[in-house]
Amino acid sequence: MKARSHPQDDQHLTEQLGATGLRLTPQRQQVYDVLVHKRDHPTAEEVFIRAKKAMPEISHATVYNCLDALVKSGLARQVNVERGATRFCPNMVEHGHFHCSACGTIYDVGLPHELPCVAVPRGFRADGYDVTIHGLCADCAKKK
Amino acid sequence: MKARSHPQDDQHLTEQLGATGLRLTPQRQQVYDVLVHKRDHPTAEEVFIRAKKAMPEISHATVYNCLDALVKSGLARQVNVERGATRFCPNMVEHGHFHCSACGTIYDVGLPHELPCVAVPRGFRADGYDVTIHGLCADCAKKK
DNA sequence: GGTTCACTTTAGAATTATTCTAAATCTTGA
DNA sequence: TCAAGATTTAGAATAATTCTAAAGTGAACC
Repeated sequence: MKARSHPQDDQHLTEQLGATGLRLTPQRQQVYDVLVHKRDHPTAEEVFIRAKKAMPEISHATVYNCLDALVKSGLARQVNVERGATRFCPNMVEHGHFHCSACGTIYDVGLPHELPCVAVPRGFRADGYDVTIHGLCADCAKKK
Repeated sequence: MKARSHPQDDQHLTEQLGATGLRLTPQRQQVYDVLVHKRDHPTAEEVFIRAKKAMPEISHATVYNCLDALVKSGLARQVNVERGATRFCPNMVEHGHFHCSACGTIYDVGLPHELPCVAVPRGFRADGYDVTIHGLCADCAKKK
């Protein structure tokens, strides 16, 4: 089975990027494929390494550019849970992140459907939110 | 009015640090004073610059060490809202953060008292959580 | 009241993460 | 076909953080 995405996925990418005034390029496709293929919240560096396997000429700056393009067009989320490299996540369904402070793994966790609305100050405009839970994953909790 | 903290504050710091097996040192006190004095979620670099005014010999590594010590002992929170430098916050009352994507300012926002509990996978142990809202602050929303 | 030991701090080097730059390439529409 | 704008590239530059080894500090113990 090839890692290439299906035509309808391409179309989705094209549409989402297009709505932001961006094009679908082979590099952006590739970076997206990497994210979707292994959903382990890789850093930009990790995406770079993985993307290089299929596209050896891709550059560092391009990976950052592609990731930014995907995030801007709503095809991926940027995840900042701790100091150090930012991570990326192609799961656009509403969810939060659980960060294991022992092994560093990040897990997607569901959020209750009816989140209580947080009162933002008057005049502020909220576009989205992130929820991160810190703790120990099952494996690490057991080892303690 | 001097920026020195009051005796009972010192005691609080001593206790909290002590409970984590750490000492209250002049540097940790100073870094804490910086955080409390201007609650604008400074980066480690900004804390370094401010701390240097009162304590010119303080080093970069010490500021990171002190910030880590404060975070570990529950005297400050580490705030990661975007790519780039981590920020710090001495407000330990439960609250979330509003990040203005235009000017970058971070505001503390209250959270509803009864947060719906998020179901973490079986065996996971949650220690705490962060909520970040992204959007535009009142000033930036107006300018648009 | 001196010694020891663990904890801290320091300067600066090293490493890691991200952004910038300028030139080359590609796409699209006139 | 051409021009304009978008994109990619390599590599340099910058920013953020961590590491290292040596020196300083202070409480506890003899």
